[in-house]
Amino acid sequence: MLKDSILMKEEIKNKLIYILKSQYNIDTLVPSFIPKITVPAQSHGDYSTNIALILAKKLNENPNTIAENIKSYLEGFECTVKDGFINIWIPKDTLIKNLFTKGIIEKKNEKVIVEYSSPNVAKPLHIGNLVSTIVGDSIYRIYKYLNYDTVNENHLGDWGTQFGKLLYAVESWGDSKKIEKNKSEELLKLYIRFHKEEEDDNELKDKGKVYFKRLQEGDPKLVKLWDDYKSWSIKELERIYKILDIKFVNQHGESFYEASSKKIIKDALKRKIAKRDKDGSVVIDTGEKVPLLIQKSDGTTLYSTRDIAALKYRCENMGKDIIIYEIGVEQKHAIEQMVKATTMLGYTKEAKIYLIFNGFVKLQNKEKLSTRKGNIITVEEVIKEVEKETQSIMVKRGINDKSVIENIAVGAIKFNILKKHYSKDTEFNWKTLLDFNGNTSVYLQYTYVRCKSLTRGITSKEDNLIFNEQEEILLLRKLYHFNNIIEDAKLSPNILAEYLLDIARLYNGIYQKYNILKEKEEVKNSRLMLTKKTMDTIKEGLELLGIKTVDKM
RNA sequence: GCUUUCGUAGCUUAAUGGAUAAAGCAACUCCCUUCUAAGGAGAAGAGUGCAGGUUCGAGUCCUGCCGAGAGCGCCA
Repeated sequence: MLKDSILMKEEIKNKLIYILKSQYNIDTLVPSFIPKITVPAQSHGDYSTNIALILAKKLNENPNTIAENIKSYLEGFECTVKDGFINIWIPKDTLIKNLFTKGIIEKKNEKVIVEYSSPNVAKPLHIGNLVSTIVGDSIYRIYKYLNYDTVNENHLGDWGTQFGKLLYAVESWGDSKKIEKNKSEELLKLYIRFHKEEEDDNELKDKGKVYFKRLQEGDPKLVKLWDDYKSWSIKELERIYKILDIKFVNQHGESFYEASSKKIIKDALKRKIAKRDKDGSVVIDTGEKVPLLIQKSDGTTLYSTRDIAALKYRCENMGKDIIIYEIGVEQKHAIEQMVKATTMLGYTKEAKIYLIFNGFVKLQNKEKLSTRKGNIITVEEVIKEVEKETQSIMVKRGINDKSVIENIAVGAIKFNILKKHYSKDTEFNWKTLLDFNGNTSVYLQYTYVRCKSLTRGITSKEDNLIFNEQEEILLLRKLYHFNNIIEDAKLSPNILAEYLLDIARLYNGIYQKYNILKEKEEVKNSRLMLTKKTMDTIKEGLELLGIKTVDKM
């Protein structure tokens, strides 16, 4: 069986550890002496380690001498030494074998939850929700590919004072017929009106809280309205998620944690981790300047309480090992404090918690998006607009296939987000979004289509493959590292996006330079195998980004 | 004010403390009677906000300054 690039990396690492121990008597448990294996830039081999440079100081010896010595013990590997680095080259026949075999990724024992998207219900999904939704989904797909036991979770905002506000607005100003007719528009209007009017009306501010308290206490009329809006809203969300090709295994709303939140407050008070203020509010002192509020003075819970309950539920009831949150950076402080409090309460057990904070989406006039102020662009609007542009281009090319157009449009939206690091702020810009040239998903899909039409109806053989051109070797090397890249892209899908662009650029260079179908039989067959692998790699990589390929465009 | 994140070609971004800082867009010159030109080739374009420091080695780590964004109990 072919060792895939992850296994190979492990093997090199283990071998180096053995050499360090046996030849240099180095304690490889010391972090700085754990050999670091990197995939270097082209022309420096397939794997590289700087361990000789690190040892040079400790041993007071020339790094090249050390490197040469380590190299002599690295049996079975093709190595070169340069500038103190040990560069390891994967033999060409392994690279070639990689064209038609697939390394198996070992099954991991850890259970993983990825929480992302988590929009508020009764409001449309808008571009502010998009980064978390798309990046989170890619992380989820990547963990699954790496063979972790993975589920995703949509922590719906279906509870809290915001609902008190909405229900008050519906009762006082709403026209039930109008609402029935067009829920999304009317509810949004009411929500915006409430926020506008509460700015200079303190009494109104309290109304939201009062209504939430009534909802929390089970006022049947309010509960019914809330229930209606919620189930309608979930249907709406699912319609959009379907277009985006996103499916959630778990979709617990915040309301799901209401009962356990109450218990947590009691538990925290009893164990003196939390204390009650004079006004009736309950706080946990996490050692920061401002303690974490977990109960309001009117006795109701907050998002923080329900977040603690959710984390507890995941750690205890679901027995999870790795819990990933993909959320907006504006919640950074709140979530970190919440995790701290949950840990203080002893609910997190051994779970590793990774917090991924994505940047803001701003409008071009630098204004921050805000549902409350009503300046939002909905995801549906964006999809429609990009589809329109896609279609106008496709018509010129004589194609009018709805699913092709949808895949290209959705892909363009996703890739635009995924190609850069999630922490970057984004200025929402139609021009960039509608530009389908260069570093885009369209470029990747186009490359895929080229490969597809080249290999259509042609059977290529797995033997007598010859690759002598430099470009071919570069591409072979790049293709070999697919699994390695996925491993690196676990919490940072932009690494995968970047990699796929590299693959496509290398391939297109070859495609343009050589006329593959007109080559002699062996060369032609070899290049077709390379084409096939490129095609499969792009397809698989795009899938991990949540983007579909198309067969023609 | 306190806390925090970020300043890389004209623009959008990449770069695990490591090897000549890498792409795309825009502008320039070429390449479709040739496997899909949403493509390719070429030339041009930054020494990474500024000043120090640590290191064999700094865009990356530390300190200060300048600039921008964000967060700072009863919203989520």
